[in-house]
Amino acid sequence: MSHFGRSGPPDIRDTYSLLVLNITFRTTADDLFPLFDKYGKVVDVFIPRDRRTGDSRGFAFVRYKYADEAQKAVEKLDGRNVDGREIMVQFAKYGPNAERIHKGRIIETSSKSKGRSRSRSPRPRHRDEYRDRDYRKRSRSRSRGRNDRDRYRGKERDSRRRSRSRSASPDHHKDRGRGRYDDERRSRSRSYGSASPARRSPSPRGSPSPRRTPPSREESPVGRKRNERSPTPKSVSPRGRPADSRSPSPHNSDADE
DNA sequence: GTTGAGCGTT
Repeated sequence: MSHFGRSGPPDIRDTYSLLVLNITFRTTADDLFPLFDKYGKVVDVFIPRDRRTGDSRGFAFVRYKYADEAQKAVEKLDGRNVDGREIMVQFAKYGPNAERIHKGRIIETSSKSKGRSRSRSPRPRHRDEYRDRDYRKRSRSRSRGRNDRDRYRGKERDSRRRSRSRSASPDHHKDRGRGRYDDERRSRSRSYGSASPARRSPSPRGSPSPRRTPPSREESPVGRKRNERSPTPKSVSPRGRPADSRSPSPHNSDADE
């Protein structure tokens, strides 16, 4: 995929990895290869892309055979306009296995010492723990949540879907053409559902009176909508068919809800 | 169709 060897990384024994940032989402490794190959021997070019959509994440990794060439490429290609975007070329800080990299070269730490007790994460990988402080950074970038967005979407969709399932007719609607995404979403929802059966009301120490709708704006519109659709079942009978024939039990509406 | 800080695959 996007690299020469179709089976993972070819050889990272003595290769120098360069991180190319700020590239366009349409730029592919094939486009960067000639550009970087001109300044040195490029061993492999890899562009991480989303496994679901398959779109580029906006950065690429270029592995050079020699450090001097890599350094030259960094100085030459750094700031170069590619596909209408100014790319940023710099030495990679971390390797695929979270190995430390010195000047782009991967230092095999796990080979010698398997123990990873040493802090090898100079940068917080999980923003959830740092969201209290990183929330400012998040504000300026909304595209950062490529993975968070999915989780958010799945959770919200899951909750909403379930909510509607109990309230109104969900599956009786029609297919919107979700396709396989629906399956994926459903699978994910199930997983979350298992871990958290029902986490709809996050009230750890709320009042004993479970007020589901503080703003009281949940069933109101629903009831009104239903009323609008059938304001007067008796009076409004398009087919001349009395409602009593169709709904022998007037209190059926309550039972439905 | 969108996006824009960052660190990677069999």
